[in-house]
Amino acid sequence: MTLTELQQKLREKIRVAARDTFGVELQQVNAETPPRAELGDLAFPVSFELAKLIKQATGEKQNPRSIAEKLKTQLEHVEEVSRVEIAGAGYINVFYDRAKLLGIFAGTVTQDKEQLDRPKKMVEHTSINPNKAAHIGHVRNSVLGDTFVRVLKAAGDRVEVQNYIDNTGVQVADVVVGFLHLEKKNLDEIKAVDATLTKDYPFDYYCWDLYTKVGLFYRDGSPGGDVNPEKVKLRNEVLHALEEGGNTIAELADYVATRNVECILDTMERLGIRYDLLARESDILHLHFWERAFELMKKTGVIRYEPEGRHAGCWVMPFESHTGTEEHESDKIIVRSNGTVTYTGKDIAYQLWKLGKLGLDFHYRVFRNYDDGHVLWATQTETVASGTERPHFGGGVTVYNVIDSRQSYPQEIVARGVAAVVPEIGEDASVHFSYEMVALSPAACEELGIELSDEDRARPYIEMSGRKGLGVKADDLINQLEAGALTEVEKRNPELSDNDKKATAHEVAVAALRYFLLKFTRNTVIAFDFKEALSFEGETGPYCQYAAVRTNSIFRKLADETVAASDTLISQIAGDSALRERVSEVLSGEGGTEIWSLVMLSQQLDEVIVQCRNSAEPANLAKYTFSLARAFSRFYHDHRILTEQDEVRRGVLIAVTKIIRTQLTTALGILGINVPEQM
RNA sequence: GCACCCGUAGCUCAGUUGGAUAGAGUACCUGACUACGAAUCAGGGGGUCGCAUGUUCGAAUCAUGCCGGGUGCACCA
Repeated sequence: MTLTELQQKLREKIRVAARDTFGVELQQVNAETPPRAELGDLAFPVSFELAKLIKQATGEKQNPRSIAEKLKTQLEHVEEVSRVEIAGAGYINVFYDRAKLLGIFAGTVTQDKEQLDRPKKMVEHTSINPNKAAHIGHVRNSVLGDTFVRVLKAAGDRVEVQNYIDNTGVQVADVVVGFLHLEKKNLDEIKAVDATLTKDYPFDYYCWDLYTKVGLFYRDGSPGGDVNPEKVKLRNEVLHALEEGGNTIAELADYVATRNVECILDTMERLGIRYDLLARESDILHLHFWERAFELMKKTGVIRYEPEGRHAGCWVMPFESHTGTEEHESDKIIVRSNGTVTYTGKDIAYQLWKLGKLGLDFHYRVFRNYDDGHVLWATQTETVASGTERPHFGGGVTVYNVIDSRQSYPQEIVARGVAAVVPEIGEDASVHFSYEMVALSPAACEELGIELSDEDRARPYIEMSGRKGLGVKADDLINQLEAGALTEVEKRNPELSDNDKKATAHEVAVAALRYFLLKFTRNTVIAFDFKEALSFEGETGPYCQYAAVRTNSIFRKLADETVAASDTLISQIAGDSALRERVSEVLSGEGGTEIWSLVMLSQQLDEVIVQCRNSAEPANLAKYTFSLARAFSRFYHDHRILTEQDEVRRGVLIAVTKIIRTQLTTALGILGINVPEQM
């Protein structure tokens, strides 16, 4: 039995008791964890609500305390419950049988959830324009998305992870303009340059710098200046060539985009982030997904042609919006008067495909094989030989799009548009997994050597901008973190080989970065701060990791037979009342309650995972993991496990450590953080 | 102008579907290492939860109105 199941059982008892004793039907019974362990393990504030309901039903006035007294007796008979107290104005506080539950928890083996029969969920994240290196803002997207994927899998869901590649958009076109018109290079010359680039300055860094030069080029060299229309024409020519396909410019662009994708995938791989499919914009275009979506939208009457008015010649989607009390209609243009489709239109087509409602499919090829056998696929336009084995892509029941909050308006329109075309799936099938941006504090800008205007200096934070080259590149930050971690590892573990030191420093760096990006809730703007991001102390990934590493080192130093003796002892709790009594003593009193609280906290992991899935808020799990690590650090400091002489007490301490090791390692794994041998 | 988000300790942030005395980290001050690893632990000071009214047994949390900050509202792509 898990803690969640026990709580469920008690809730049900309360519900039945309320019905039988007072004739009141409760919709749901809320339970909460008391603020202090001395108050109990589980609290029901149900009496207040009941007092109200009873009065409504019978007119009889009962005070919450006396109601609580009557319900109390129903819970006392439950075998896992040792006693029940009424506290405050009418809280029903339940105290568990600690010894009995310790035996149960210690014996519970966490098993992998069965994923096969669940409907598939789709998560799209990363989706960086493939024209430059990833910066820290992009990494927030990827880490949030990847962690959410891990949460869903931990909760037993089937998940498909997609990374959308906009290889025909303006941003790629801009870099292509840079290569063609600033550097005057053809494809072979670009390849030649690429071949000379090193790991310290890879292709995506090269493009990063080129992209900012193009931004200046459009403005004739002055950052705040107006764009020169003659030069923008060059971009439009490239864009046109990309849409057409089958020409030298498109070929050049494909090389540039693909190389950037490879670089970005390498960056993400450093952080343990992977995908199942790269969905490419060019294939959506060439396989005519939009045309199909257009037919569907016309057929279902989702869009209408405007013969006159300010949108004359356009196909629009009527879009109702509520502004205060009045309601008015505004139209969203899907097809322009010149016949071209807007981004919203393309997004609706792609979203329909993700939900399996478009009636068209891509062709596929293998993009990358990972060491451990994982295969990354990419879409393609060209047909493949029949009989090629591959997974089935698309057709999810729920689609999560990890996109920053600035896109919330367009995302809402896409969700509505899709729901209008396919009413049976509804708007809830499309979820905008929204998050706020990572911005730079004015101080961080100065550290980067960026000059700020007085106006910018007065702002709370400054938005990162790929176009301006303003941002902290992901690889730079990871490098800095690894260097910092390596110094610490060398200090503490001089006996390790260089490879082991580097590998450990890498794990620490990943922990630091991932936790830093996960500790903030999604709708908090992160004002990036170097000192905080590079820290390994306090509420950080390495802190949590360190606690888990110590659980391991305890077991490394414990003799096998000592651990075996503990296991045997704990397994006998259920059937040996004298032993149960001794274990209860260890778990009682101030010190014992401290230990017990740690055990209770550790058993809430399942609940936190479910809550995290439902709220789509990975920060919940990050905060929980930290509090578990903190509680264990205190336990570790307060109790000597290796030298404990009392057999029962030692058994309990070992069992608790074992439970924490499992739970903490699992929680960290879902956050994408590994636990090294030492650190 | 309209929509969405934010306002909680000096700073950066948590705060379950409304619940018991509002919590962490950091900074500052003090103490604990010939170690089951100090990337740690313990203690201290620090709060009109932006303001006001309302809803109720109970509000940081819900409602309304203000104040302050951010973002988004194109036939751009």
